[in-house]
Formats: sequence, C-alpha cells, structure tokens
Amino acid sequence: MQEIAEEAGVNKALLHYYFRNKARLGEAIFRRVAHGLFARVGAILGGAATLDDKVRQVVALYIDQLAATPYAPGYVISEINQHPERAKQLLEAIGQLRAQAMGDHFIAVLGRQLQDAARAGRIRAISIEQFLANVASLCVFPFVARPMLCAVLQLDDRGFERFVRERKATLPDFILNALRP
Amino acid sequence: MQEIAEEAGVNKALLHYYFRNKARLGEAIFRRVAHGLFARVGAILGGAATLDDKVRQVVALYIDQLAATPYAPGYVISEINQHPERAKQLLEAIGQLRAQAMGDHFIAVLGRQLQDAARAGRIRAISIEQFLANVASLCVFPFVARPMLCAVLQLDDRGFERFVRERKATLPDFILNALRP
DNA sequence: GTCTATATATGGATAGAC
DNA sequence: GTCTATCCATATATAGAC
Repeated sequence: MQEIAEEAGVNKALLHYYFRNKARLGEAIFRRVAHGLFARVGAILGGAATLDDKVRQVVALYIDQLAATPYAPGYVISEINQHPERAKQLLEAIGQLRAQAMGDHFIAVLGRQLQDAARAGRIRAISIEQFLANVASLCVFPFVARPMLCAVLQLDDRGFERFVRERKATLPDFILNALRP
Repeated sequence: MQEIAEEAGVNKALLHYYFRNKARLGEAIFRRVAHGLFARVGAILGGAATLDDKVRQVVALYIDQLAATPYAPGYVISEINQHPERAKQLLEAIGQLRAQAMGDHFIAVLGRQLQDAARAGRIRAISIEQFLANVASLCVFPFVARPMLCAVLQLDDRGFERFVRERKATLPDFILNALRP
C-alpha cells in the first residue's frame, strides 16, 4: 500500500478511503488488467475473418500489445495462482466481451471454424483447446519468461527487441505450416 | 521463514543458523530448482540424436517433468524478475551442464544441427533463438499459465489432465510439421 | 545444533484534524 | 477528500540458554 500510494502521489490512508482494504484494491486492479489482456484478441478470434487472417492478425496484435504491457500476463497468472477466486473474476471479464460483441463466445466461434476447416481438408484436425494453447503459448510465453529467455540465449535489451521483431515476422507462418494437412 | 520452518518441522531460528538470512536461503533454493529445470532437456538437446528424435524426446520428457513439478518454471521466472542477479546464477547452473557433458554447450550443438538440416533442405530455415523459444513456449506455458488456461477453457483438474495427455501426443507432430519445408 | 525469548522494522488499517 | 498520528499484527533477525 505504501509503495502504491507513493507511486500515485497520494497518502496511504487515501487508498483505504477509496478501496477500503488491500484485497479490494487488488481486485479492482485485476479486473482491469484481465479485461485488457483478452479484449482485443477475443474480438479478433470471435470475428468473421478467415482462419488464416485470424492467425496473422492475432500474432501481430498480441506481440505488439505484449511488448507494450509485458507484465500483464505474468501478473494475471500469479494472481490466479495465489487467489483462486480470481478465476471467476477472469471469466466475468471475458464474459463482458461476449455481451459487447452481441454474438457467440469467441471460443465457440473459433471452435466451429476449426472443425469446418478440418472437414474440408484445409487444415489438420486440431481441438480448440490445443489450438488456443499453442497460439497463446507461442505469443505470450516469451514475454512472461523474458528474463529467463534472455539469460539462456544471452540477449540484452536490444537483442530481445531484435528477437521480438523476428518473431512477429516468422510466427504466423510457423503456426499456419503446422496446421497444413 | 516461519512457514518454511514449519513445513520443514524445525524452528525458525535454525534456518538462520544454516542459511544466515532469507536472501541466502532463497539463493540456495533457486540454484537447485534452476538446475533441475534445465539438466535433462539440456542433455537431450545437446546430445547426438536426430532433430526429429530430439523434438519427440524433449516434448515427452518435459511434459512429464512439468506435470511432476509444475511450479518450477513460474518460480524461476518470477525470481529472476524480482532479483535480476539471479540471471547470473541461472547461467552458472546451466554452465554446469556443459562441464558434465564434456562437450559443447547444448545451444551450440543444436544451432549447428538446425543450420545443417536447413541447408540440406530437410527443414525450413529457423534461428536457434526462435526454435528454442517455440519448443519451450509450447511445452512450458500451459503449466505456467495453468489456472488462466483452465479458467478460459473451463477445465477442472481432470480436464487439465486430459488436455496434457492430448498435448503430449499431438505436440511433436505440430512442431515437426511446422518445420517441414 | 536446536530451542526460547526478544529486539527491531514494516505492513495494513483506523481515528480524527482540517 | 486528504492529511497526520497511531494501533496492532507480523516479519526478519539476533542473543543466549541448553
């Protein structure tokens, strides 16, 4: 609370005045960050584009977004680890997306799309769970694990920037190739 | 310190007797976990198997290892985030592997192998950095982000087990397909 | 080596002045 | 609304008995 108050340029007591206690402040922060983490990808994946376009758009958008807010995924993950009740709050944050889009949940939309493409022989069969896990892993992990990755690969800050640029350029093809029949 | 002492069945003061302070205890724990996280994958990737076999072996081994010690990656990552000096300790832990193997660093070995395979037209060209990042992402992220993943995909504990089994079976082909020319 | 007792610092939270 | 002052609990760390 002390550090947050200083960062915000106000007094400790004022935080208690607005948020009552530390837990409620934590909750407010979590909701905001969790929503920001899923809003834009969810909109793309639940939209009307082709599978090919969705992959290219999501990778480009997500890598840029994560480069701007690299701590968001690690924060959300560690929060859910420490406070299991956050899982429900995360679902609520994602549920809002559906309301805004006035359509089906993006997972349902994308799942149908994968099934149709597989039946038509345009891609290999893959479950929605594995597909989302693969795309999320490939986009998010390098930012979550940045310090570990940089240590192992001996990258400084500029090296990591180069790495991210290369990744943005090569990742869509990597994923689409993997799906090719 | 209190919780650790209780878990170990000893007194708080005894921890200070052995480790002097909290920082040194943290360091000792980090070294042990970091080494365990890289020892076996490093051995496989730096070994003499074909690229194809390495991918299959690493995925199988790492998914099993992570299922057994799911907190290890998240712990190492968050430690390096909070204490940048840990990056050096991580490199030392990885450096030990090289000494044990009496050969080149696993990254050097694997890098040459990727270059040779690409020149021979057996795989698409890919940098060692992107390759390692891809394999690590796909194996590790689902365990690091397990609670988030389970929330989004609506998986309970048994559902996650099923997800992991499916992943172990399908991930090698996903990766090898992506590399196919 | 292992414990009890204690010194010291810090964190969350509240009371009350302005 | 915003601050100062303060309460209370807990954390790390040390001293010293056994």
